[in-house]
Amino acid sequence: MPELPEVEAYRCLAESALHRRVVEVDAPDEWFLKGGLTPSHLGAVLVGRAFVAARRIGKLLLLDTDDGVTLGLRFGMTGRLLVDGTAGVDELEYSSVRDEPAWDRVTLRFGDGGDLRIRDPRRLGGVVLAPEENRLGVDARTVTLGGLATLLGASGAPLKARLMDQARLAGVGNLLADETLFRAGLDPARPAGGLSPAELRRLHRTLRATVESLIERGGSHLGDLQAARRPGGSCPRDGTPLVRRTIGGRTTWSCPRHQR
DNA sequence: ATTGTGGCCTGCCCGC
DNA sequence: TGCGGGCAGGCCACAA
Repeated sequence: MPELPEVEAYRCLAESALHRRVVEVDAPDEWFLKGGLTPSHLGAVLVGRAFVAARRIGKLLLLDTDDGVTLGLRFGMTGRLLVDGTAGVDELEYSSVRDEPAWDRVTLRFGDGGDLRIRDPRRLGGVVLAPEENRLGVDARTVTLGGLATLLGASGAPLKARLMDQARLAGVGNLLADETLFRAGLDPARPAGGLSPAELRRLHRTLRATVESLIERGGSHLGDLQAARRPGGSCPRDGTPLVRRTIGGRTTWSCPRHQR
């Protein structure tokens, strides 16, 4: 699903939509527009304008117009971004690669004949005007050791739940969390504030490396743990049968031997 | 404030 | 072969 690595790929793709005049807005699914936004308002804001920057905070894609307005794009679990018919990522775990126009929730057409589309079969994403960027925590790609220590704090919440708390650390979803903790050798259920200084450094180093690695591979579902995240799966590192639990409200797979 | 839970959305997969 | 139930998880509302 779109976590930080996918949305970063979408952001790169969105750069090819910069400096092109929007001539038409098609938003047939009003549910997909959030915060009271209507199709006519979206059209009034965007038609005649061009985007000048494509930014990303966590899983939120931000498109700034030459008018000073910012469009926020969320992709939920199954949303894809297409520019001129090219997708930002090849495939998406739990979604579909079918070419189904009915799944295009928002389409922006440019004066040169191309377009930018959000295709989301399950409608879990959304588009918002002027998103509250300060509601998101520090981006997981650039978080510092000190920043990580602060956001984990002295919390007794499960480590994994804290890492997925978008208001504290932006960009980490279920698959990225499982992969990072697998690589760091840390039990997802550990109290977030209970890490030793050495474990904290290891988590920070591993998080940063895992984010870069999955951006490079092209998706959060391309981690070392992914193939084993299923019933009967064994740890790729030591062969121990993986344990499946619900932590932070999400299905969690971990190795009971080397994740402590 | 913090933490946990349930519901929303719907394509897909499995078993009958 | 068709059908129904369960599953996936990002996000938000809500409760304790």
